[in-house]
Amino acid sequence: MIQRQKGCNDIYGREAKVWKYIDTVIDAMMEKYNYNYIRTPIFEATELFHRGVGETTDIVTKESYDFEDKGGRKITLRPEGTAGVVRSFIENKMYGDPNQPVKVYYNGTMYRYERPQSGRDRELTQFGMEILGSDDPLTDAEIISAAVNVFKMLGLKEIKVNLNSLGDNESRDNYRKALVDYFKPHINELCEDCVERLEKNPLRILDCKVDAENEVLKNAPKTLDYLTEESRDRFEKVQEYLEIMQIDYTINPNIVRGLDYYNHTVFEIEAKVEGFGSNNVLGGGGRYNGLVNQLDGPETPCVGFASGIGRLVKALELEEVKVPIVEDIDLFIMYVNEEEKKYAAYLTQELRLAGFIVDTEYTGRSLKGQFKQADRLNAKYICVLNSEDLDNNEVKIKNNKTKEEEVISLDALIYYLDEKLTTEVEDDECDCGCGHHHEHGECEHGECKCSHHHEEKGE
RNA sequence: GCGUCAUUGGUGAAGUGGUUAACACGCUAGUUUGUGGCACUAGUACGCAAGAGUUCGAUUCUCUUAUGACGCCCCA
Repeated sequence: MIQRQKGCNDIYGREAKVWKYIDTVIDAMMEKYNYNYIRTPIFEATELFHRGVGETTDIVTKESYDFEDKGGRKITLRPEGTAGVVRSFIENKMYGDPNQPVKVYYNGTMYRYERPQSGRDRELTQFGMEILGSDDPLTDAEIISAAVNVFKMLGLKEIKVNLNSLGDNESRDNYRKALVDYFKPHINELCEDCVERLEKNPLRILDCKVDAENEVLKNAPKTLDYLTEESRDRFEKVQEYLEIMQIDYTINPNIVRGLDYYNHTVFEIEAKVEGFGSNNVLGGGGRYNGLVNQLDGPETPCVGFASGIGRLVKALELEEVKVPIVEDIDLFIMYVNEEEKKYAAYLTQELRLAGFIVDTEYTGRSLKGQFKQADRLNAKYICVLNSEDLDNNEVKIKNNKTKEEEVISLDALIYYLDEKLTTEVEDDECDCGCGHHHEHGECEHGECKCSHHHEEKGE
């Protein structure tokens, strides 16, 4: 048997519906923030990631899916979304668009050659957003608020925003130097990995798990102490805007982020759910003012965020968030003989075009088996075709909840179903107890007391 | 790249170096001459991830490979 590739997943059935639902929430929220959807290729020139993401990062050095195509081009499957968006921004000269800044979002698969574990796969789906062309601290706050609101709209409650600032290049360099100077004399007190990190990426020592309780680490210099005055002002403005937007956050000086291109604001959004495992960061992002220029575009300040959909799905599960997905059908059409079957074929076609969710029998089950199947599909109504009825131009239709059965004229069928099914929706109050009616459990009323989908409306 | 544990039918799983690999769910059919969801009965694995080895004999022991779960590095 041919198996799927390591670290890849087949998403289907109920889970696939959850994924689709998440996509619709993202689309809806991004529309409100006025971000445009952007699709860039899944593979790019290898050089893009080497220059963009950083030569020294693991993501490029050992986790990338590199290959050569038949034309000898060096290709890499994208490990993250920002580099492609920036390439596209430059190549399509979006910096020339009078409509600045450019606000875009993406949602697609990324590839990293690494060992799978909880919340980590080789093929992963990320959605992300970028604002290109503004250095305004308001955009930093907006990105964070957009991310938080997507999570909130999904129904997640246990999330935490960790915020930090790396400052401008000067601050960053100063800090890095101070950090190395500080750790050098204590090198023997650090774990093996940290010794290596001191050379490669000293900032990462700060979120070492082994040394987390180490006094040396606790007393290490903090990024914030090394910010230039300008960087500090900037960071304070970001915080001020977040407060105005009523976004809860925690300053966490240990957030450093993995990719080389970040400066100033960096943040991570964590799921605070029991049982999430070690990879509980739902998403993260920050400012990358140097990247566009580094990739041969004009100096362009940018800020962005990305989040793994797989982890969101997991968070929704662990928080037991009720996901509003349709799991029932309007009508199941049953038949026994060939003549009835033909009519079933006609009727399904007719009713589907009229807008109903209709299914029928395809495997030759007995009538009994068809009833079971109708239940499995959660059919609201069942239609049992009968040659005699059909000769009279009539059809039997049964409410699968109340078990009431009626014989109605074929001509009236669409009208009948329409009436029945709409009434039913109205009877179907949302489980939040707000007393209002809405399909898919999504309440549209601000005064609703339910915990789902509308925190941003002030409950 | 490193580590720990795992891999039995459509599903959940029990189990043993040796004739027919439990049990449950599911599924299909019948009891019920075209109206089910309960009940009863029957059927439902070319066989215990793949390959090699040890053995008179392996699903059960060893090794290799693959995949999965979790962790490390790193990272969303």
